[in-house]
Amino acid sequence: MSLEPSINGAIEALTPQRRVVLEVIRSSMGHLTANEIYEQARRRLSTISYATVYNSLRHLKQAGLVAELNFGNGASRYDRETARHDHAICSQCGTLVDLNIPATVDLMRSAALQADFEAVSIHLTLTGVCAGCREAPGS
Amino acid sequence: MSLEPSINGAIEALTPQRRVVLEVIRSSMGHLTANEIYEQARRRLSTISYATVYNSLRHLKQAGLVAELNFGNGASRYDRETARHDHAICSQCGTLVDLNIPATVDLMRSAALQADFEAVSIHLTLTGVCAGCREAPGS
DNA sequence: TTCACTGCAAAACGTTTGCAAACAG
DNA sequence: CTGTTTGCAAACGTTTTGCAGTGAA
Repeated sequence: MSLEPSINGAIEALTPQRRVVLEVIRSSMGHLTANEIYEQARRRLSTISYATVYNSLRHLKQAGLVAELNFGNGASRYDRETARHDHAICSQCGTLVDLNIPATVDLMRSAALQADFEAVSIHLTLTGVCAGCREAPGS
Repeated sequence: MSLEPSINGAIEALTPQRRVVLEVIRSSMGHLTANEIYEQARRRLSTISYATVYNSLRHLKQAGLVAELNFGNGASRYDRETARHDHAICSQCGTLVDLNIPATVDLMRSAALQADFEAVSIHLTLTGVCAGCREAPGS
């Protein structure tokens, strides 16, 4: 009763290393960097190498099982949520929060028209100060 | 008395190297990478070094004279336009086009509310296929 | 036997830094 | 004299690659 046989098929076909990488990403609540994924993956599969983590991430990304986020300020982060969504970044602590802003998709049309682009996707990034940093300015 | 004494003062106070870097960015119609800026700056000031270009870019950015763009897919690009605006990127040829979408600012409020962020800025990135690549699919 | 995958080390890439020398105030 | 900036080379963090070895079909 699988709605997405290709993806489920892909999951079944995963090597142990790729499965571990995927599980690390899925079991994390945040958005991990490759290095953090490597550290956590090693706890489950101590022989896994850094290169294999990167190869796995590339493979999982191509398979549509994870998404890569990069805001240009350091290492890429990997997201278990592959559906389109936006992000808010705290400029003080770096926290990355998912946003769901349906209006963004509407903007895609007018933006594409203005730039004479065939629109494929759109992404909105909010920067600001998160609730935690507002309450604890010292930290 | 100028309206922006700090910025005008900053321009006057620029060293020859920083002035050249700024001129390269201002005289380019596109969004140059640090490497491209270095190549062009060398034509005007043959002794300038890579490190100085980077130092200058950092300084000019802090002074608000240029803006840095980084979409996570390679080197940063530097923009003479420092006012808030959005961008469209062609996924085929990499062309970067400026967008002006006033509605983006309105989205900032609802986005900030949703994420419980104190909004500082917002940026919208459209990806798609530009007119040139649509007409010349082979290139 | 074939072919994809792993693990290691080394390279590649963009960027920053340590430091001595040159310069400006 | 003091502080800033330069230019060089070397280092840095992130990511990719070359290659020999492993393992499944």
